[in-house]
Amino acid sequence: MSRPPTIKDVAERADCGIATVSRVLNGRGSASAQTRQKVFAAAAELGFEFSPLGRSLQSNSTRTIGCIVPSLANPVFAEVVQAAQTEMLRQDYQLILACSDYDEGLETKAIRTLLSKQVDGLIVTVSDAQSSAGLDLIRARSIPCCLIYNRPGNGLPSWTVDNVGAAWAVARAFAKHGHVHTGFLALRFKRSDRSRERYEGYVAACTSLGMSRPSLLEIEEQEGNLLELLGGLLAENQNLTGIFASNDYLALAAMKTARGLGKTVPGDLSIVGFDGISTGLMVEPNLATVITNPQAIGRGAASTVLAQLTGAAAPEQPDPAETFSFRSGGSLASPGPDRPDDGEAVTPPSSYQQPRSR
Amino acid sequence: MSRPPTIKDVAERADCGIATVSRVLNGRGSASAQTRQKVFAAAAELGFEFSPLGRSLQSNSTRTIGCIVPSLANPVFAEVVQAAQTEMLRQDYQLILACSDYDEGLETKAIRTLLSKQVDGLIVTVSDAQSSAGLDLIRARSIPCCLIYNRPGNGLPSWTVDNVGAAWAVARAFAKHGHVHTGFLALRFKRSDRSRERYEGYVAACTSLGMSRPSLLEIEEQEGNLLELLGGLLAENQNLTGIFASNDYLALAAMKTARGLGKTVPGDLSIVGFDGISTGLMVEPNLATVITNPQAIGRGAASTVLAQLTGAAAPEQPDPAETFSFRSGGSLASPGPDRPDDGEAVTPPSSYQQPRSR
DNA sequence: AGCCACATTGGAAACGTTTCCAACACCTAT
DNA sequence: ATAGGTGTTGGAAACGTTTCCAATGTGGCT
Repeated sequence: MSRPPTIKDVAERADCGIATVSRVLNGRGSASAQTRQKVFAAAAELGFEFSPLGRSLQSNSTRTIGCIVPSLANPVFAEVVQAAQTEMLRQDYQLILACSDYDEGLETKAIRTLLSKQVDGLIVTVSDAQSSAGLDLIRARSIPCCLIYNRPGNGLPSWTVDNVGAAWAVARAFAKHGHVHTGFLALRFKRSDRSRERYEGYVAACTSLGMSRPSLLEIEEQEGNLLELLGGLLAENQNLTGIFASNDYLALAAMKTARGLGKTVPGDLSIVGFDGISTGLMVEPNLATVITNPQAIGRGAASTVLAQLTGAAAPEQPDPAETFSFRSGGSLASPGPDRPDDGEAVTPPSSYQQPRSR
Repeated sequence: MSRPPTIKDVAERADCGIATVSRVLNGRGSASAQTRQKVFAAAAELGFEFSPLGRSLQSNSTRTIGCIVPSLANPVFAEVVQAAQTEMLRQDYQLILACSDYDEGLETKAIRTLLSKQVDGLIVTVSDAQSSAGLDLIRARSIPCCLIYNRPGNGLPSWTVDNVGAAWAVARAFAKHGHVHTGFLALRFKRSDRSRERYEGYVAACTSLGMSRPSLLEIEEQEGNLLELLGGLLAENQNLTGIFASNDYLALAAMKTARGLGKTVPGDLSIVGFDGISTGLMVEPNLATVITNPQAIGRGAASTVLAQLTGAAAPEQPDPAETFSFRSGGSLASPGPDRPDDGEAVTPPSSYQQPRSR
């Protein structure tokens, strides 16, 4: 049970200096065929592997990327993280994960910790990209960093969804079906600039399309039962014929709640979600929603960071209009007597289609 | 933009040796009040922080735990990982994540990589805990490791659900409602010993409760459309009145598919899931399922590994019977004309209740 | 005065790498 | 034969820590 062999052991066994071993095994510098032979043999016999620690100390790089997301409970982030991890693995980098739980303090603390851990780069979602103590720290160290789901800004690139464009698409869909009074439903509105972007885009779109200004249905914090809170909100807003929820989970909850209040969906209330999680297709009626591609975002963000590290060309970001596609579904129809849409899916742009695997 | 200050810089500024700085800042060994004062001042002025790299090299510990799960697309694993990460953060450890994508080869490779990265411990789900090349590697290095969702074995502890017990509970529920011919629905059966345990427990329970031996409805690989594959399976098994799905997502898909075939749920077909994901409560009828507590499992596994590292007492695992609770729901009722259950939830044991936050 | 115990301190080794550089051997063109 | 090149090689420094150990200083005791 001896500790793993070091380069010194190999050198000894191959009867040469450690510098030579390093050169041979790393394939740089010169070495005679015979020496190479001996070194390889010795390394193989001992089962030698370089210690990343010694290496990191020397090279000042850890082959490690930090990743901070609000929560993995949101399947969108779970998919992003998995895709990023997969991409990084391909390039032999490791991913260190931290969750900020939508808390700006934790967020900053996590960034600080990861920075001190000497990560080579970061992939982060912050609650507000325009003013974030954590991002300031990152910029101060000028470490490769890519945002996800945040508005790009302050010199940091971001892979995200065109929230404003998507909100317009939703507004147009509501308008097409003749809705006038609709609402925007959000959870933790204050802590997510994504949500705010969607809301602002939606307000602009609605007013500009001749609908009334959408109400904001906001759930501050999820203390207690989400369904109850929703019930209260919906009851207070009986005049609305449509609701745009800032994510699919909320949308599903809203459908459930509406039914509980004796309303039919979409007859009494139309509902549109955001994200395109696959469960939206399991309910009756199908959930109309904005389909996004977390996998492409995760992969893209990872490549962007790695490119900065390796000097490769940064991957090109898709056209904003390709970052989402609207999926119609039975949950959206004209207000009034039930006349459900058939829920046929709009085909998303092929290059950006999401392979759903579970 | 000079590089971060090192202990040497602090020593110089405080006009003392680096050994002294190390002692003072780490609070071990003695130092005069005056020296302490100077060192603290110097460190503060420079904004000094220890480099974990140098430290690790010296101490042979990285304060890093590897975590390998099949996929984050499964919300159960996403929650487990998040809970583990949170617990580790509390003790100032980092989590390195890898996904095996249900592939035993990738699984082993990931373990190998993490081991060479010098993680201090591992939290792993493998596809077969009884014969796993990766686990052998771990044991050979005798590194702290805790399994999740695997049967404990070969000396490795595991936090998991009592799959067999849960399967019995499901069988009893079906039996109580008078079902005789039921099936077990699984995806990637071969690659998950969890699924197999549930199936075996279910078979044993059914036969022992006087029901017929359940059919195995298996989806090998999800090439193509899950709903279509399911449609085929359900069509081939028209005689069944109930289906126990090995996870909630499958259960929801089965509900959807059944409706597509013109069957009512639960009238023509009762369905029970596994996991207790919150979306199960958003559909109509509510999904009957086995509720589990991924958060407790993640937290527990993390504590178990950390305890081995710090020498603390390992946290006690809950009684197997407390690792799950059966939740009745509208998707399960007596076969025949629709007479839906009201779907009232069974209260899980209080100490093991899951706070759902999203 | 002499001695010992004890607190404080810093030099140096060790952890496992990479890389600079000097040393050396060998070969070839003058 | 000699100078100059080329290809191999290993010693040593550097990366940032911790910790052993020896050296120094201080005080109290007989």
